[in-house]
Amino acid sequence: MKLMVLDGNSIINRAYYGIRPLTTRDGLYTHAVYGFLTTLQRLLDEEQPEAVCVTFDRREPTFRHLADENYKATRHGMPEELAVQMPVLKEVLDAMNIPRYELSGYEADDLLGTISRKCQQAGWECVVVTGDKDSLQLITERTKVKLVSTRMGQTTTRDMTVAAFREQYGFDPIHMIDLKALMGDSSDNIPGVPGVGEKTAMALIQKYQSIENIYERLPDIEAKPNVIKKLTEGQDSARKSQYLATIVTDAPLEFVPERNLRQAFKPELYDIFLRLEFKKLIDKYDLRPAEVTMEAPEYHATVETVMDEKRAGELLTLWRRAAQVTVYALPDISAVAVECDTGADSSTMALLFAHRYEGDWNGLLKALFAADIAKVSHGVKDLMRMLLQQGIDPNGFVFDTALGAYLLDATAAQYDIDRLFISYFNAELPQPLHLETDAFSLLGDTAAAEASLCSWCSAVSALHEAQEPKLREREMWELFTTVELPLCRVLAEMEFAGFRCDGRRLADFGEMLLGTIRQMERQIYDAAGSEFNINSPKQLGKVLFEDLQLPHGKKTKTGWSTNADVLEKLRHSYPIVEDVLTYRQYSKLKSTYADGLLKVIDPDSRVRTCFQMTVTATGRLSSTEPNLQNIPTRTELGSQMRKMFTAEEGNVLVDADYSQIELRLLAHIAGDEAMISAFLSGADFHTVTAAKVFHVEPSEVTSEMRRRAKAVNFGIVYGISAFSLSQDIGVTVAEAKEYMDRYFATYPGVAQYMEDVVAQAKETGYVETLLHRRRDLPELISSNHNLRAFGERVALNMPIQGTAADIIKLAMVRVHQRLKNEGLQAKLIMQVHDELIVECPQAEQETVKRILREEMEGAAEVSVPLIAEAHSGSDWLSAKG
DNA sequence: TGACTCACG
DNA sequence: ACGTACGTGAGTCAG
Repeated sequence: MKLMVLDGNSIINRAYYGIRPLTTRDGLYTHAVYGFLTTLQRLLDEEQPEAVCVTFDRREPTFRHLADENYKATRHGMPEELAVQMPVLKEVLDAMNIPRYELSGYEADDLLGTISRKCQQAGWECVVVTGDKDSLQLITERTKVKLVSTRMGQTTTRDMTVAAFREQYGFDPIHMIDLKALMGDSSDNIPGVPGVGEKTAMALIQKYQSIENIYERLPDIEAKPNVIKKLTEGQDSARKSQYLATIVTDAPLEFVPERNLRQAFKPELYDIFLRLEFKKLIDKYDLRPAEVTMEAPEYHATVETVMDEKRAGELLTLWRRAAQVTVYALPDISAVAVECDTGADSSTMALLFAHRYEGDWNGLLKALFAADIAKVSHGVKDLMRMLLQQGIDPNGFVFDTALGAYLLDATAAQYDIDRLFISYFNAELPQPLHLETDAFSLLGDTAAAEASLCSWCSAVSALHEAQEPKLREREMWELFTTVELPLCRVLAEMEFAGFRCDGRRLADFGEMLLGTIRQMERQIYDAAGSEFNINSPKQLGKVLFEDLQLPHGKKTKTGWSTNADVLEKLRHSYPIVEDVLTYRQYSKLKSTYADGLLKVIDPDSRVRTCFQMTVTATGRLSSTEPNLQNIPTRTELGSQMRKMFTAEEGNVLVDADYSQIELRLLAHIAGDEAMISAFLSGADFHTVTAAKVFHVEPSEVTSEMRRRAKAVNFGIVYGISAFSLSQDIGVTVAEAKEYMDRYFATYPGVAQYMEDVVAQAKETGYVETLLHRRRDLPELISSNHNLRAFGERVALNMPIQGTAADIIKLAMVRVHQRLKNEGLQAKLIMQVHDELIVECPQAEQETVKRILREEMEGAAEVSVPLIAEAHSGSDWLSAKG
């Protein structure tokens, strides 16, 4: 067992001076606390101790100082800005359930010493963390000192073990006391031997180890005569200094190592971090407001393992009659727990194991996942996909606790059952032993694994009970039941279907790219006069901006910025930059797309992405392994990649996308009359905007005017600033500002909306979409200007992007249903935010086009028409139309 | 692991 | 005075 004890004063001091000041909106300094916590976290990660605690100094003089008539308080008092953070840190530690120790009359050192010895006596290992070298005397075989130092914002630690100490100092750690007794220490008011400094003292201790040894042989020791003279005269002072330099290891401190074992955080921690505006830490620790906390429902379940079809049949009947059951399945569905409420605070827990069931396992699953059993589960889409793979038609899901948690808080880092359980109920679930690969083998602890399986199933049911009322309260129930939940089936089928991808052509394309990459490499090395790694921004920056002295742009943290914005400005003047850009483009295509996709093509020539339903803060989907939502299209070369994505022989792809859905929704949400009529007129919206902003007739709008108007339109949706707009379209900031002013004059409703939505978000702490999808915005109360400005832009953007996400999700559910109702073979296979792709037999293509248009356009009734356009083709590029 | 870069809507 | 557009995921480098 290992305990880590931190010298609270020392660490917070270092954090205070090592980190740039930071305050909350109310002007409370917080950086020392923040720095302390990041250091603490790093140390915990590094050492992984079972127990942890912190010591603090009382500021009064200690008893040894009082005994010392020469004592003067030379230690300057701490600055006010640090002093105010001490009680805050203590409050934080209490909320983190980390014990802290202070004792009047004793310094932090003494407490460290006492704690480390008590650990040792209890047979524990001890790690002492401090920035103070005095503590090095505490080092033993079982006690290590981690010396912390902070330089230029970087905190580094050095592990001092007995061996490390000996190597550095040339004697044993305990003789630090003797060293200090000779050389003294003004900051600790230890006089030492007058006239003996660090060098002399070091040499003496290295040779003779201790004061005792030195004075025993005093006349004969090897030293200069005047050193011997000083030692003789200073003997009393040396003895007294030795006493002063010795850290107390038997302070009257009640200390039991076991009482410092690490524990879950208290729910108050969220409120404290919120007050301190430690949003990052809230995310990192996945903290939730204390108010959500409630008692985890007690559960009294009778547990049984279902072995045969007779018993399974009885249970299936019971489950069909129940309002709903909770299903918790292993990812491969080799084991399933089913909890069923039997009223009066009790339930039955049935465990189904593929390898132990004597009947027809697949038949059992088919019955369980039929529509006549209402099921609550966690991660329904993934479960459905797995069932589809096993030839089972998954139906009857009525709740998903992963989706519930996501709708209630879209910005959490993760939605694991165990973390949710902690944040909802402030209680820990047992280790997920049932997820260990060999938990159910003969070697595993079967009973414990089964117990954790039951607990996790029961936790899902508890989460459901907590979430459903909240969703209803927040008017999210409709979003949940008509969009998110039905979408699980749609996505599961899309993932299962996959997208055909031509590996042969992909490989050829990769070969072609490689040829150009090699050629660019040669040209770049020639021009640079040396070979280097072009993929390394650091090396590239050095070559371009130092060796070749090209005019440089911005700097990043680590060196010169070499991104496309910077290089683009230089491309026409410097052939090497042109080549670097070409190199970048080709190697991106090769590594991410050509090579990347080749690795994930299934044997049936299809790639199967995973759509993530609980990732984005706005409600969009995301796509991973592989990401099929960022296949190139913007450049001629890149768009070749889309030719590799094809329909099966005899089939076609139908691709439909919404036309400017976000701008249309902005018109609707802002209720801007001019913008609404622009969309109602059916004319090209960017052109209309350009005409209005530049005060010309639509027919006189040049392509440059349209381009700029388009940039402003997009910028508005993102919460534009004049600076960024000017960067984007290459005009001066003043001009950009002029455009924006005219834009707001043209569409005053938009300007009003921007004000209103931010004001309301500041009041309520969140923004929401038309279907009441919500995003919390703690950033809006930040004292940090940038963070607050960010929050404001998000407040503008999320309702628009999020409503678009709501609508296309609804459209997907409708399209899926319609294709099924009409008995078509057509399958939805992709979604790219405002675009849907269906694969179908050639004969169905016109029908499918119509269905896509109708269901997409009809997914929502808003004050402007929603327009979707559909095209078909044999591959993705040609189907884009 | 974080920073950088770049692909998409 | 300050930094500078919303939302994503993947590959690469370097400490």
